[in-house]
Amino acid sequence: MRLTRESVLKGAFAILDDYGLGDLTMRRLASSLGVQPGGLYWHFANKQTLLAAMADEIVTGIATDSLQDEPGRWRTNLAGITETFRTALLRHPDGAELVAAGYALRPGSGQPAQTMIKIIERAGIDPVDAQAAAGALVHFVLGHAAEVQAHDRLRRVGGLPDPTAPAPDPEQVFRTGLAIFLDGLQQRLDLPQR
Amino acid sequence: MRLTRESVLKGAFAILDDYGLGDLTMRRLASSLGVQPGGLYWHFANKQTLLAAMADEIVTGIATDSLQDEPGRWRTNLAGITETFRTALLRHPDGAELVAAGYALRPGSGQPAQTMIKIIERAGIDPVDAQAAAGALVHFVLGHAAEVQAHDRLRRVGGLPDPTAPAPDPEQVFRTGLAIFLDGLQQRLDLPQR
DNA sequence: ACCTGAACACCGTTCAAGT
DNA sequence: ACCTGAACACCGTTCAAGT
Repeated sequence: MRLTRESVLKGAFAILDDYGLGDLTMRRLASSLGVQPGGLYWHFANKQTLLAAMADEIVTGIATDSLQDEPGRWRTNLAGITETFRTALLRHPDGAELVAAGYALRPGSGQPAQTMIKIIERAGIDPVDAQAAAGALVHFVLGHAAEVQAHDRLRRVGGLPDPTAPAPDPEQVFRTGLAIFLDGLQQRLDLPQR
Repeated sequence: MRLTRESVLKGAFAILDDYGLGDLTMRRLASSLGVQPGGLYWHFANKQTLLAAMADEIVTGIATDSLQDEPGRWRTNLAGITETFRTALLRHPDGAELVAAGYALRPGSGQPAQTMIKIIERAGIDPVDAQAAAGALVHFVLGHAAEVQAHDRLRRVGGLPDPTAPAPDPEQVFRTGLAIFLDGLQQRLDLPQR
């Protein structure tokens, strides 16, 4: 069968889902597609480009899907994309690590961050602070999701120190962190603008 | 010269500081120490263990140094370790990535997180929320520092899209994110406890 | 245009054998 | 106890040559 950019991406996600990011090598991907390693480089310049395309696919569509832009309801809207962002990251194993690697290159880019900035600006925060706030939120979500998935990976390999240890509910932990941050943001809006 | 655990660590930091985490390989470390690659494995079980030891060294001493535990001044204390944590990460190239890799394994561990939890608890937040809050703060700092250092690395290699682009001051961005988070935490304390 | 074959320059890790 | 020599099983990437 002939290779396409899409079939390569599909094969890459199959390996990611079944074995994780650590097993996603160009050679392994090639052999799973019945092709020589060099063949992949016709469709993707290098591994980094392939991973970036995967990260894009994970994150694409989040913004428009979850943003019901009702003015005056910034908190609901912001909590919405943040939750959707988290869910998208958790959909594939090591999704957070994958997306984070791309975000390191072009920081504030990516649909989620851009949409967050818009919401925060429209709520009444000045652009500079809005960008900083969105960045902080993105870091929180990525870090949180990466931690959850690292835990998943350890359990998968059976390398957990104590599998019966009382682990706190990640969903609960996430909501608490998010609530604290939104409270801080809300306070800036309630205060008289200088 | 005879190898010791300390001399291996020292050599590893030398490569990290001069060339970055990407160039820190066991083989390169060995040759810089005038030794065969296999020789390193007498002192460290594997590369992961070596990196964990480096992460520990970066983070160790933060807590006690910066925590002047003045009760009733939780905000100052918390801002203090957070800033110190950030500075420690930025001291070595890719320090954030290095420490984050270790944190993924044992989430809430590490001196900074533990000290943050203590401060937040003493301020009057219940233990479950305190742990979530500290986790969120750690994720924020790690993500922020990783972003700054990824930018540094790109500039070093000369791979920045536009070196004259107006980059926002990282210190300013950091302080804004931190302030928002601390405001949110403060509000939980001001509110009547349920 | 798209892929093969084959190589180049690397990795981390193991382990018998030496000192 | 501590390290060498040498191997094993991998990597990402390139590129002439084939079809």
